[in-house]
Amino acid sequence: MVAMQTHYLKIGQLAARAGISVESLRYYESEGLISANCRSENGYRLYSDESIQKLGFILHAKKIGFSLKEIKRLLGLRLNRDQHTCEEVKDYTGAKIREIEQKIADLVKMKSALVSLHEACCGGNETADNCSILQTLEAPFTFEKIESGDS
Amino acid sequence: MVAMQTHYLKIGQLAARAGISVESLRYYESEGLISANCRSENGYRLYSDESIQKLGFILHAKKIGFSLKEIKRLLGLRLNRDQHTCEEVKDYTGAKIREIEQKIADLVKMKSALVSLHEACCGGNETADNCSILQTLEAPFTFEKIESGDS
DNA sequence: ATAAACCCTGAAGCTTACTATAGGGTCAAG
DNA sequence: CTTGACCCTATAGTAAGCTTCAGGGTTTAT
Ligand SMILES: [Zn+2]
Ligand SMILES: [Zn+2]
Ligand SMILES: [Zn+2]
Ligand SMILES: [Zn+2]
Repeated sequence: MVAMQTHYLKIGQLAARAGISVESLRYYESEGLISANCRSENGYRLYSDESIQKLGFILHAKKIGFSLKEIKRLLGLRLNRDQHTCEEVKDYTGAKIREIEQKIADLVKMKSALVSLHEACCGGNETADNCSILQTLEAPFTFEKIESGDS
Repeated sequence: MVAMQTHYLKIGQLAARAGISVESLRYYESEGLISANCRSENGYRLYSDESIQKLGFILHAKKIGFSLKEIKRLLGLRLNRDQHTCEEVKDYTGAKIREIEQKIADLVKMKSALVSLHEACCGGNETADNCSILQTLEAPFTFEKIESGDS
């Protein structure tokens, strides 16, 4: 009924086509993300179009920031679409978006602190004896803990 | 000549003051970042003001995104200020800034891809059979490698 | 027939920054 | 005199996502 499988790919071919390593593919398999549809007589993994599509899904999701663990869950949703709701799926992307926003916010904070430091330094050929970068880093650090309690 | 050391801190005291764990401190030592000025008779690490300041430098640098390895290099610059130039130090922060900018750019790209996905989904109570998120992830992935060369 | 280029498994190693565990010494209070 | 809170060393484990290695089969070209 379904279009017949024209031909299978061996692991090296699939890896080359996907631009990842053979070892990564085997690793994904070991993590339960994707396995070959069948094996050849000599035990070689053989991948069908279905597997290729699944790998596409995985790499797609990876590209937008999902971890392999999360992708495994996504693959579960994908496989049993009828047992899950759009809401569930959307919640998943929503959570990920917030996570990424948090990471961005942290990095932006770091960057601005770094830029202040950077811009204060003359960057000249003189020795760093009075370098403002080193001085600022050295300045009393506000240990964010209680200051009291000397014995 | 120099102001005398009023008293030393034991590792637990320094850790509490800095808001990090004793184990982290010992780890930093094992990585060659900071070591106690001396040891008490029973082998306890004793930290002077100098060490406290150095730890401040470390935590400061950590906060703005330097790795321990990089901090080790920074400590080297700090220690031998007279053998290095402002330029060198400034190059270091410059490189770090570019690194962070790259990370931010990557995350922003991820986020916008995710947001497109997210916004296209209705998020309703129906089953995910036609969920646009899953469909888009499943769509033919452009493997960024040569497409030719069929046997 | 033999070397190159594939494929297999299972286990170990890498990176970063710690945390935990095992086994044991030290010190002050009750 | 023992309990608890410290301190010590050395080693192993954690997370994530691979990579490398050891040891061994298969296929294809020369
Ligand atoms: Zn300068
Ligand atoms: Zn400077
Ligand atoms: Zn929907
Ligand atoms: Zn949906």
